[in-house]
Amino acid sequence: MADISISLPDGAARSYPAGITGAEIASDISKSLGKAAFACAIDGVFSDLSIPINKDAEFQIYTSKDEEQALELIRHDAAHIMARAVQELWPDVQVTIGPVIKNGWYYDFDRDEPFTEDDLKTIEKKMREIINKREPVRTEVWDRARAIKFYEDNNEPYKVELIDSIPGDEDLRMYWHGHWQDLCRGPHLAHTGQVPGDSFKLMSVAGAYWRGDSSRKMLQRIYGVAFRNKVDLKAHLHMLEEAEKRDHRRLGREMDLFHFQEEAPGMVFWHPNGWTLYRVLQDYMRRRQNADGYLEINTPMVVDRKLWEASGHWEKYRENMFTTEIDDEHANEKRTNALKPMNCPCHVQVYNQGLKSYRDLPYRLAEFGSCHRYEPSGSMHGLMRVRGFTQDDAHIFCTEAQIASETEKFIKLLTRVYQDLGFAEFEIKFSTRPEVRAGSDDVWDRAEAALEGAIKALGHPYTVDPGEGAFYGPKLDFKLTDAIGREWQLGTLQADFVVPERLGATYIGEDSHKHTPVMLHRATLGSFERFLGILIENYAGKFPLWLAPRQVVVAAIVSDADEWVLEVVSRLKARGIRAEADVRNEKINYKVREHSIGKVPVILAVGMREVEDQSVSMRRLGSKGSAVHGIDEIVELLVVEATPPDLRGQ
RNA sequence: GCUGCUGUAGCUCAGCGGUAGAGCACUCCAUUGGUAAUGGAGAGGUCGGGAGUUCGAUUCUCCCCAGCAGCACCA
Repeated sequence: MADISISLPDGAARSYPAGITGAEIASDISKSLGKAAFACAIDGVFSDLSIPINKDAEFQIYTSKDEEQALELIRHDAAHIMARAVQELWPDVQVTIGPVIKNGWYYDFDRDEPFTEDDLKTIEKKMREIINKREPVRTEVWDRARAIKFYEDNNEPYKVELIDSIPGDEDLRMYWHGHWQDLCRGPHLAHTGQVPGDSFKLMSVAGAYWRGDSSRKMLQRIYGVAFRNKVDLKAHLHMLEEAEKRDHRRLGREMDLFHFQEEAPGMVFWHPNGWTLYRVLQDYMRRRQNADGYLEINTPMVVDRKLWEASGHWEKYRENMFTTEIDDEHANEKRTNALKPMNCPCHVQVYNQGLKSYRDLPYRLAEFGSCHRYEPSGSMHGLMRVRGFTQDDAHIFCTEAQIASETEKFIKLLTRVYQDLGFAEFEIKFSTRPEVRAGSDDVWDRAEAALEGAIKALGHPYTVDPGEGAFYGPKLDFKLTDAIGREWQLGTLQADFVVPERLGATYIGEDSHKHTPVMLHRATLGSFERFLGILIENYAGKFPLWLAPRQVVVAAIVSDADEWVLEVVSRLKARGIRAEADVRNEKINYKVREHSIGKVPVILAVGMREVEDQSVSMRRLGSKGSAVHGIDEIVELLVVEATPPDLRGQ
């Protein structure tokens, strides 16, 4: 057989007979590399070590030191090993798909009996047995008919369906982990023992629809995490524990911010502390928006269905709306109302009062609008997804030519706001025209260009989501990630060519004729509820002073200091600081601990020494030490620090 | 909405076919203590709601409600 030339990453080239495998090359380079090799890249294509190489190629070997590739392989093989373990334990279970995901993998099974927590332990044990066997992984390309027959004979209908959906020109590849076989794109490890037996864990089991389709059967999905070593696994589990500690639902209880109860699912009961936080944020937003030329309004929460019919919501959004009927006693005014799920139709009503001139545009109407949406029961999640919420909503009525500048202006506002609130980084997603849409391609071209141009002008990175725009116009979404790694959409900007027309919004142009304005729906925080959830998690409850609902606790060390404590509190309050006195009959240790847990940023301890020289001893949340300051000095210092960022002379 | 799990004191949780228990929190008493829990005593529960099985149900069964994880949904 002819020799081929294999070039290695260090520039060296070696000559081998054609048909040599990656494994053989690795062993040839060194015995230890042969053992350590996980997989390889042939001309940059991630491949199995067992695949023969028939022509000159660039060649690279991956071992567990190559983090990205190693994790991909370990998790992928772990998925197969888990599927094998499950089928060895319960031969009737049907296998479906099992991809690698962040931190691990999942595999979906069809089994009548639910998997239990104990089953997960049993499966883990079986997986370790398979790993310890160090059985070789091998692969073959099969033709379609053979693969289909194989799976039909083995009663694996899901696999047959998968094969049917793979494009006809693609090779079908089979992998064996020992005797167990699965259809897979690969590549895989060289043998099962390369998955570290002490570095994976099965985390949970949950339902998942076959092919993500809610009209199809629900399968059982087992999630696992896997790493290159035990230390990384431990670190990951530790990280999950830490994330749980900053879960806003937990902090909400610990800091006494809000609660939920059965009688009003998905509706927040804000407590004094939580509502203080909410108001501080709202006041801040109001100032920012006023400064940016928005006009604040307020519109009805309960509105006749006629308006929703006109806006199109009744047809398209009915099942997500809370409706009310007038009772029999008032039958002569019987009508159906809906709690508003959005503010836009009401805002158009305000716009429509009186004639608007092109000189009035852009016309920016803002409302802290209280909305209700009947969200599916399973989708609710603390403050992040609720049924009753308040948006920092606004609608900008403008000409098509003004879209770009208004978009840019909005992104600047949003960036400023996010920065002030501690989010240096956020994601922008740009959604373009969907298949089914209103308006001409011409208008879409211009609108998309305006939105995309604005992001580009500001130099913020973004991703494009083709076809995900609303039927009435393209949109930008602004996203942040919560403590447990879930992504949430907060801000949004959507161009709308449809609703203004449907609801009869017009302006008189320079040509003295009527025109329909474009409407930009936009929200910065999205909903206060969701944003506060994210904010709580982002700060882990340790808010900067201006946001903290309880800013200062002045605590007496001995009761003879009570009078001075009360005096200090009233001086702070006089300057707008949210201060409280703690003159309970408790030791200072006890008070410090309690207020630290309550995440109060500043504790001022006061004993007889402080009474003598009219001072306080300040302790910051999270610090061990304390420092004594004169009363006037401390008041000035705290007043400055407690000033919201937009009111600071910068 | 779907699959699975959970629901016991304000919170975290134990328990069990014979009508309940711990720690913390709470109240009272003593203690005046210098930066993450002073000691003692006391009070507190229709065991998520309803129905059934049973002599007897917080415990077993069914239905409903809510929460949790994931899926689907998020115009």
